[in-house]
Amino acid sequence: MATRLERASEDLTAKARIRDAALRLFAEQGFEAATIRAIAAAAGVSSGLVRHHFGSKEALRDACDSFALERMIAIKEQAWVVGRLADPGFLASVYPSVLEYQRYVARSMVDGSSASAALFDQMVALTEQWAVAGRLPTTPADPRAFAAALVAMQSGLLMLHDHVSRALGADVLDAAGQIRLGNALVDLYSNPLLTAEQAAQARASYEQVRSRLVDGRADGDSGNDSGIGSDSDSDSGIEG
Amino acid sequence: MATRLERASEDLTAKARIRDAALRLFAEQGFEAATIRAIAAAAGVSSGLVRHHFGSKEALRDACDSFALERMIAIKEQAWVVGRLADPGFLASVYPSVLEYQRYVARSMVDGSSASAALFDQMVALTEQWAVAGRLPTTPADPRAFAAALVAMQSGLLMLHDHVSRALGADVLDAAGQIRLGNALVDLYSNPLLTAEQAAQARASYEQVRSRLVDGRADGDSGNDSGIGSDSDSDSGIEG
DNA sequence: CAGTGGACTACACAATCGTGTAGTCCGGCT
DNA sequence: AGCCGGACTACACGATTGTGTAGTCCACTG
Repeated sequence: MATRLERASEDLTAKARIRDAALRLFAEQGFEAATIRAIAAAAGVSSGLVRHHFGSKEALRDACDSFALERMIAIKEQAWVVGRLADPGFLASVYPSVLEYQRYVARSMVDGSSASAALFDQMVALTEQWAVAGRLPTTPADPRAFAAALVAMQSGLLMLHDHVSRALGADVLDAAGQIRLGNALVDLYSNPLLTAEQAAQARASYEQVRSRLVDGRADGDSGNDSGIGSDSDSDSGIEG
Repeated sequence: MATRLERASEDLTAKARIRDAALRLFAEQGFEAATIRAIAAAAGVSSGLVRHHFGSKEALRDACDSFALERMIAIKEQAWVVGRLADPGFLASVYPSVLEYQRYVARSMVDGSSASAALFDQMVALTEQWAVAGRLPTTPADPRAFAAALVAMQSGLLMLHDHVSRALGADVLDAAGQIRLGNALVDLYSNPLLTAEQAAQARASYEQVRSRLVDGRADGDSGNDSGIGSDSDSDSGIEG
């Protein structure tokens, strides 16, 4: 199906238009907030047709998941944006449409789609094996944690793209803003944020907390801690 | 009010318990998915009491926003996590409860709270002025974009904390997982991801796209681009 | 002791959600 | 021509949502 037309935005199948509208509205408003009626209106069809083509709202989400996944697999094993940043011509070939799918996937990760969890793991595994492949200037000590952090952070960039755009005064999803953000990312990825001494100091701080943890107080308060309190901490801050 | 008790998780005022439950459920499920009845049940009160204390769901969200903001301002100008990472003793003094508020704020940013937008800008401004203050090994070329990207990425780490935890096999919100993630972040922040040549190559690639942009085709398709298509790209990937 | 105000609950209401159903339109097949 | 299946719509349904209202309980004050 949908083999007739390849591009041509309005001449798509109604089913494809519904899927595209769902992709966009799910990404923009979240799964709960995006109603079937709003999706149908955005696609220019009746709400009943959504059900006719996709059974239920959850099935529509699944269809969006697998479609976005399929479209992103086409840009295979690029380890999110990071790995391809150094590849000239990467931008022009990729970002026109795939970024939209990445945005959807990133948003669906916080909305708790089941497919997105598997996708996250897949991207982490991909990034991990990219991290240990020796293409990085320095191979991380904990590649899995490194990869998980990197994927989550990169997803945050997409999820908060409108906030980032507002802060920059340019839409980071179109070409102009993308270039500015991309350059900033190159800056961020090519220069360390911490000096070697700072890093060693931080690691020592963690080690100190860790040893205190395995020692005495297991401190097993699980989550619903007061929240009120913890005021009398040292507020000696950054300076000094 | 609520000056009686300071800690003591169950002996809190009902209003405080509602706020805490809302903070948690909003962060976990999102603003739309978290119902007033679920919040009331989590707080152990009736749903009507929520309205009695906070007027409306939006007002409850505002209360959560300002409360989380107030609690985070107490950890003033630490420029998100990054700036304090090098500060020994930072972990032990901060992360027990504040992380929950950061998690809420991060989630409210994708849910579109009005206060969270202002908070994002505030954190960007803070990070920006921290970036230009010379505390970094190398001052970024575009501090604003640098700061915006950093804040968004750090927020992504919080928003996807459960995915990160699943990938790591440890809850990154408790002490043990936090240490592992923290060390990975130190690794990520203290080592560049791109070599100088790769960075230069990427910058050249961006410049090439930029010059092609200002030249001819303004390419003003605004958003509802097909999405189907863009298939015949070069898939020459990472290697080489 | 009467009264008063706030914390708190039970219940009802309108709106909106996802879903179900009946029915219309139209192109392709025998 | 006859018809038959899928695309598509209009409309109705329970369920759930946020919200509104009436009323109970209790601590405190005169």
